[in-house]
Amino acid sequence: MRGARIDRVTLRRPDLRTRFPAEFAARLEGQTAIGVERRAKYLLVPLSSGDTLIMHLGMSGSFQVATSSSSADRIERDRHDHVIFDLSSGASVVFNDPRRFGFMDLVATGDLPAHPAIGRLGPEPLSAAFDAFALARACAGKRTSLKAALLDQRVVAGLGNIYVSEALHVAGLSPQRQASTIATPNGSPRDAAYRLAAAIKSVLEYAIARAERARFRVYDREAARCRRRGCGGVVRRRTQGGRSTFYCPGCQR
DNA sequence: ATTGAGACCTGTCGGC
DNA sequence: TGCCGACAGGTCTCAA
Repeated sequence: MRGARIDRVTLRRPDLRTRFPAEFAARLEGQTAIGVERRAKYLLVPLSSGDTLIMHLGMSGSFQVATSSSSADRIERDRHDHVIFDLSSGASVVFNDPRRFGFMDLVATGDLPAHPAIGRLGPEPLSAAFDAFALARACAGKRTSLKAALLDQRVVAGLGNIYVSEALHVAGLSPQRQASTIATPNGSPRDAAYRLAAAIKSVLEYAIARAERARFRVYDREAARCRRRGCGGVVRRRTQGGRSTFYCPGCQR
């Protein structure tokens, strides 16, 4: 999409998780995509018009790029192909999302910081702004669990259910542990905060480096052997906040 | 203000 | 084979 003009936008239904904004297709058509960026789990496409297209994959969303320019109109459409962008390059970008938990929005680029979803996000986990100090400050005073705190996008932006479990395992911290215990009363980091911040970074870097499906340490490994050297524990699954958490009771405290 | 529960929607899988 | 409940990688809203 980067550098291409959006020639045509086809909406095959009126909504995803939310309705498309008014004049969505018309405001996109004729605009050039200046870039393709990411903030947390949101995809951002700044446009020549001064607007930014915001997209989220939800649970089941995906994009497919079709490059056959001649027969683009005759491509067989899956019933969950909801949005089609036809580009000046001849390519088509197709958004497919069976569960429709994804969404798209369009706002003036200058208004992004005020966007209800984007504006409240915490630091990017791989940025220098995210470290043990930032993590401890965000967790200080929190009565909730570490699992819930890490899923809170205001604490750190972009961790989901899988990598919260993975990071807590690397750090050797129990998902049920109270979030505030990684900080001192005045909000400075304890040892656990240093380990957890480092674990979050390393887990994400590893997952990105292995673009193919990562080999998880605990996620979806209930009843399997803990992969930590010398641990010998067994991975357990429990429900926290309606979501599955995987952890090793042997090495996570 | 924080926190936990429920809602949104469809598909897949295992058990009966 | 068919039916039913449980579960799935996210986020929002609501009530306590």
